[in-house]
Amino acid sequence: MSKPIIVWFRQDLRREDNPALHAAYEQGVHVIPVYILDDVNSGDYKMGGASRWWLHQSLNKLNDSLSGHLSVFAGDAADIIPKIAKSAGAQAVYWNRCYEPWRTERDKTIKQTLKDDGLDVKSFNGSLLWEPWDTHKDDDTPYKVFTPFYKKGCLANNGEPPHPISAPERLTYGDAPKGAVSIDDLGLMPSIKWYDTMDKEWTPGEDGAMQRLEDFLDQGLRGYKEGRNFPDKLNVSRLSPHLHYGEISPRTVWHKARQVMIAEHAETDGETFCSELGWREFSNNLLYHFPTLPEEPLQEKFNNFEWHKNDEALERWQKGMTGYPIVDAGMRELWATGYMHNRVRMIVGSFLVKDLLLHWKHGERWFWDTLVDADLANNSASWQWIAGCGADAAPYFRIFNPVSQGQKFDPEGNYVRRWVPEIASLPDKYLHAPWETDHDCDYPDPIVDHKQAREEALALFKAISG
DNA sequence: TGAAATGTTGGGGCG
DNA sequence: ACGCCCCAACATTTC
Repeated sequence: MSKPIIVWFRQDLRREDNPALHAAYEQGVHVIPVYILDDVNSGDYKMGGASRWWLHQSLNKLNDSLSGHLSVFAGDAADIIPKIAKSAGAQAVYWNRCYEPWRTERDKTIKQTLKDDGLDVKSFNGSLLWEPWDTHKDDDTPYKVFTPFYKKGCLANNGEPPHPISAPERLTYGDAPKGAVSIDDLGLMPSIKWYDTMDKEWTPGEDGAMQRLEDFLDQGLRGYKEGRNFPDKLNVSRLSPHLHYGEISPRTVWHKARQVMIAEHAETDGETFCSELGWREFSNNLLYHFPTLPEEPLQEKFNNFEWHKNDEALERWQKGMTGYPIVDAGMRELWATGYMHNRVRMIVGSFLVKDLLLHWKHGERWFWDTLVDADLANNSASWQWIAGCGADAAPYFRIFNPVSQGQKFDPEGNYVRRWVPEIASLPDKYLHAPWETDHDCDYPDPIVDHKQAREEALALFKAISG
């Protein structure tokens, strides 16, 4: 019998459109599916609490779909992979690429070690529509502005992304390598039971991801362009955690969305939705070409910016106790569900960096720990974007007004009333500015005066914008 | 993928 | 009828 192939699962926890798994299957040999929780190499970017909760569910689903043959390990992948490859007598190790700097560095080492050991190593594109090295300007430098990146760099130069490939029909499995642990042993589930709401809100895993996509295309694609801005509407896909863990591939999302778009003559909505996948590509591109993106402002002039230090204000922001209903609603949605509507992410982000003048890293850190869709590329690129120090960033003077944003995008107050119940009985008129009424609510006074905070921010940001 | 300040226009009330 | 004022509505500029 010929030697088995190890398929190393990472952020591609699915069978459909999984190039590494498919390639191993096509070799017609035994497959050994492996997952490694690597908290050794990930530095400051070890998965946060919410991400771990999600991963626990997702690994169980993947293990089920592999008939219980997923072998799980914890530790330094650079030690574990060569060791199990040897003990299993494997001929090859296949995986789908990840793009976080700590991973690319680690994987490079592993690839070399395996090759030195005489193994075949192949990596594939399972997570992006186009590879970061295939999109660059005519002068070979990476794009830093979204629109030309997407239109020219991606669509015009590379064309439509490839169609998804099917799941392997019948896999045969090699023996589990020694030293594997159970998924429970990874200790991914929180010790305090805080995840009741999350359980109700989400269905991690490949089936849940596909169902979510179909529900969205059915109920949310029509009207997406406008409706996606309203946090109480069903016009957002909520696919981000599924995409992050690779429970569904972006190629599948892209092509299914386009099918529906064409069938229903929803061109504008479909294109807008696909361009959101484009933003995901853009973030990954930035992270790949600028590996310090999570740490350092992309625009150097921000190195001199004097962010405030205020632990109490940070805590009030984190807990959703700023006294601005739309901000607090978002922060509480995040805490309860591991997710926040994108429009509201922009509002709370602007509030942290421009109203409170706190460093965007505080926002990045908090989101990293609390989001189920925490993704290094998206999270870093987006925080730099809202802070104004990133690529194609919001100009320094773009400061969201939390009252008018609330009135504009949550006019009926359904979203705020759901997450900030203590002011639910206020009339619509005062819901986004409760300090303007005498009604007695057990709700904090505004942490800052927005008008005043705005002027202070304008002065500070202007000073470095030279 | 803002918002506020400032400028312009035009209808209507009024003497 | 006419000029004047007010102000909403819209446009432009500024941060």
